[in-house]
Amino acid sequence: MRISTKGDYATRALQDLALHYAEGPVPIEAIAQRQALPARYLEQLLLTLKRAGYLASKRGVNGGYYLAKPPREITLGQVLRAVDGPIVPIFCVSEENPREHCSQETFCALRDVWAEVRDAVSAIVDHTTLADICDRIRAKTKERISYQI
Amino acid sequence: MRISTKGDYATRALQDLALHYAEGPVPIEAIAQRQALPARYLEQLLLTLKRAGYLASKRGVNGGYYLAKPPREITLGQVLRAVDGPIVPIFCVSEENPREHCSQETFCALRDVWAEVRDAVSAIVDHTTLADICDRIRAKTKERISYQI
DNA sequence: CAAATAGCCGACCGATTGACTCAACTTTTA
DNA sequence: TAAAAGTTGAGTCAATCGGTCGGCTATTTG
Repeated sequence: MRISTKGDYATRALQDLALHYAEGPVPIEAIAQRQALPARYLEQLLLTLKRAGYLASKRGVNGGYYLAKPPREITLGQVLRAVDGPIVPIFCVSEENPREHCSQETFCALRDVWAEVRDAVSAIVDHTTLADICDRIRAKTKERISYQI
Repeated sequence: MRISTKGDYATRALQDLALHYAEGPVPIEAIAQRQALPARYLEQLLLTLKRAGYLASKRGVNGGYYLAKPPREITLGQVLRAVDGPIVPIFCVSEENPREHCSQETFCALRDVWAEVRDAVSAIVDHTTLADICDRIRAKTKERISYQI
């Protein structure tokens, strides 16, 4: 049960873009620097996310990437699925076709457990938006500052 | 977020052994046949599970593997961890050391989400025992039979 | 218009790792 | 003593992952 680096990098990049929402386009290089990610690789991920409709971009000088929708309307689940495909712990419990069968089904109760796992994970990532992430970060930094006083 | 084939095979093998609990040792080949798993590969997994203390074995004619504890005392979580290591969606939220830090922590709220995911998955697999699995299968087959009447 | 900036595109690539096999050995029982 | 079955350690093989590169196109600014 691992989040791929794709999912990791993509969510981190979007977290970054959400924090800089409405500040105009942010170049890949800037995101890569702040989040310590390989720029050329990130390029691919952002392109995928653009094609999926979560990002928009502007070319040329002062260009870069920016969120195509407000942070409140983008969930982590959407991002993860865009770069990694459906959230499926095992082949016999696909998201699209939950009634798909596997040959062993009659004498297998594991399938139900994997389905529970899939639903639990989906529930979390599908209800967490980029705005939630921003809120949490702001709360954290505020807390940190008040401690320092 | 995938269950590896190791986890898949191991849990299926133990589901099988639980269904045949207290019937004496079951040879690898029998498990492999019933569950349609590669025998030589399964061999390795069962050995790991034995070393982890969940299985016992008997050599020679009429030998085989059997559960080292009653099905009620073995959880899916234990089996998964035995063959695949700790359930950790991403490096920065290890199970052993939940307070481990990552460099980006201050401006990252994703870590908390991945921790939620880890806990949700763990909760499911840690409270499901082999006995639960058996119960569910028995319920299913009973249901199936009553439908057929 | 030219030059610089920055996204777009597709190919490529090496290393890990995941899934699986094999040969040879030991133990046990019939 | 032969056959059955677990034990051990090594080896194979392909695919995927994580990442790079070259060169293109669009946009802006001087």
